[in-house]
This record gives sequence, C-alpha cells and structure tokens, in this order.
Amino acid sequence: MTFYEELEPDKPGMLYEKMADHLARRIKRGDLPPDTRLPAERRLAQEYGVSLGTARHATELLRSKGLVITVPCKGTYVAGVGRSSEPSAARSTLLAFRP
Amino acid sequence: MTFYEELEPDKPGMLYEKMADHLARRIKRGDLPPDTRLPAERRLAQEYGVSLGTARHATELLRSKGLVITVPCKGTYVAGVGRSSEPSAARSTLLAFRP
Amino acid sequence: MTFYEELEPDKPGMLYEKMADHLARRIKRGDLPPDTRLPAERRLAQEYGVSLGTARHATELLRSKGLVITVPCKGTYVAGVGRSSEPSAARSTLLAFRP
Amino acid sequence: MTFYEELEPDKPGMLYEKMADHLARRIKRGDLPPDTRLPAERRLAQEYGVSLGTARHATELLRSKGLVITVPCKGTYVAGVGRSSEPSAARSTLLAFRP
DNA sequence: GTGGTCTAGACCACA
DNA sequence: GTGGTCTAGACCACG
Repeated sequence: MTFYEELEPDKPGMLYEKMADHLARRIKRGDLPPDTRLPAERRLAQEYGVSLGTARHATELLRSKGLVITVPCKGTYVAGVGRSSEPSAARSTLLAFRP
Repeated sequence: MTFYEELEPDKPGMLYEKMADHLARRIKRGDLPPDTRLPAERRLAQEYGVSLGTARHATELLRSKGLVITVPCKGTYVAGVGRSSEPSAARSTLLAFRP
Repeated sequence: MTFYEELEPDKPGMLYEKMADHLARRIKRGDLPPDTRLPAERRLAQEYGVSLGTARHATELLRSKGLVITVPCKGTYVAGVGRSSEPSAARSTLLAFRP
Repeated sequence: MTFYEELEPDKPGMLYEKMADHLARRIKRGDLPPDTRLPAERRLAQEYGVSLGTARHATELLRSKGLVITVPCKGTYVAGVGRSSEPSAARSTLLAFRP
C-alpha cells in the first residue's frame, strides 16, 4: 500500500476521485510519461490499497478526461502529447474486433 | 530489430496490427513491389522484434486484405497491382498446389 | 478428457478442425441449443485434451461459419436458429460493447 | 540405419521402390497399424540410411497406392481400414486452406 | 528453410 | 473467470 496514505482516505470526497487525481498528478508531473502503460488495474488496486472496483472507477475517470487510453485486452496507456483525434491504430483495432 | 521502433510498441493498439500496417505502408509506398517475396515469417518476426505468432497474425491480416498472397511452404508474395487474372509466379504455384 | 477419443487425434486432419466439427455436430444435434453458452475456451481445451491455442482456433472456425457468436470477455454462444434479427441475449450484449 | 540391409541395396531395382515395399510389408503385417503416424520423412530417411529425396519418393509411392494418407504440415498416416472415400476431415481441411 | 500446426504458458480489460 | 493478445519454443510436409 504505497500510495494509500497519500489519498487521505479519512477526508471527504470519493476515494476513486482522489485516486484518479493522484494518478493525474503523477502523469502531469512526468512521473508517468506519455505512452507508458499503467500498471494493471488489479495491480493499481493493490498499490493504492483499494478495491478493484474503485481502481476501475478511477481509470474510467482518467479515460473520460482523455488522460489515458485503454485498449481492451492490452492495457491502459498514458495519452500521447500530440493531437488526440488520431484515427489510426485504435480505429482499425476495433474493426478487427467485429469480423 | 530494424523496424522495432517504427512499431511504437509502447503506444496503444495491437502489435500485430501495427506490424501489418507498417508492411502495408511499405507495399503501397512501392518499397515492396508486386510479386516480391516478403521476408520469411521467422525473419519478419526478428526484424520487427516480435514473436513468430504475432508476425503470422500480421501476414494473416495482410492476406485477408488481399495485399499479399501466400503459397504454403513457398513464401508470401506482394499481390499484383490491378487485374487479378494475371498468372504471376505466385498464382500459378498456388494452382499447382491442389492436385 | 471427455471428448478426446472422439477427436480421433491419430487420424489425419487438423486437430482444430476435428474439434470444430465435433462441436458443430453437437450443436446441430441439439445437444447445445441456441443461445447456450459454450464452455470457456480454457475448459474446452481441457475437455478435448488440446492446447488453448487449438481450442481458440476451433471456436474461431465456428464463428466464421456463423454457428456461434462470441462476446469478448463474456463467452461464446450458440447462434440463434433462423432469423438473424432476433435480439437474443448474446446479440444485445454485443451491441452494448461499442459505445 | 536399422533397415538398410533389409533393402538389399546391391540388388537391381529402385531403392525407393524397395523402401516402399518394405514399408508396405510393415503396414500389412500390422507392424504399423492403421491411423498411425509414420516417422517424419527426414526420420525415415535416417532409419533406412537413404537420402531425403529417396524417402519422399517412397512415401509418394505408398500414397499413390492408397496405403498412406499425408496431411500437409501434419504428417503421413497409415490409411484406415474402412471405406477410403471419406470426404470429411481431409476435404474440409482443404477448404480451410484457401480462404 | 518456407508456411502450417500445436503446445504451454503469461498478462490484460472487462463483467 | 471470460475472451483477446503475446511469447518462445517444437515438429511437420514441401520446395
């Protein structure tokens, strides 16, 4: 539980939100550079000392903010710096998903 | 690993798909002309720094898109350009395969 | 290995195909009714005494023949009988997968 | 070279024919039962102390006599006892070969 | 020395 | 605990 205390779990506010904020800070600080794969959600849950559901909720939040991109069955990646509407890999991947 | 970095393996997306896209670009660019034999799948796997299974998945994708024709036990060839009734080397070999 | 002997693994022919044929027979015979979920691929691999890759190849074949529908991270289901616009459980789940 | 002397290589007649005859005898004697996979052609060549080409010629002969069935990329099998025009596995395998 | 088949594992997001 | 991706090997017929 390396990051648990940094979440200040006794303070008001949703745990998953504080976790997402913490991750966002690590990303913006450059601690997690672009195109890095985040630890797996199970791993993240362990690192933060929270449940898997909470961890998934946190990454979901980061995804909705465009800070990370998650690829099914591959992993969750820190979003690249450039333009975000890149239609290349992700798009064609999805097509391959439905034959 | 000559092409490894061009695959950007840390970015999101399927490895086999990025590899297929890269090969497709080389074909369309004329870098790999029609009726050329691609490097062997084992060789391709080495060049791209991926496993054999991933390389096979990539050529399978190109085959399904009609960009290459593969002759069992012979090799994989860049598909002819326009007309499909061209009895190129690859094609006639293919016919000889089913007695 | 309940079905291992029915695959006749010593006879000529591809293992994954014999496995797919066996499953297809079970489906057509009504042994596996429409909208039933197949055993998981790992389970299937154990039942048939083959590797996971071979089992996946077999279900892939059934999918390409339209005999089954597979929903990522959910399971593989026996396809509905006649009309294709039936919003069975599997189908609606599938639609929910692409937001 | 276990079988080399049994081929009587100094006598007249083609080596591959004598090798095929020898194998045919082993099959009919029940030494190689139906649906057994023969040793690989390279292995066969070693066992008989002949070149790979000769061994391939021998199995080719057996194939033309219907004594064995060979499946590309799988192996060569002693033909089954029952009806020989079984259209099942072999046929569908070939279809899967040309998508 | 090519493509095709098969094994025996691993890790991942998703439910 | 599901299907999807990926690895690192093996053996085969065929050219």
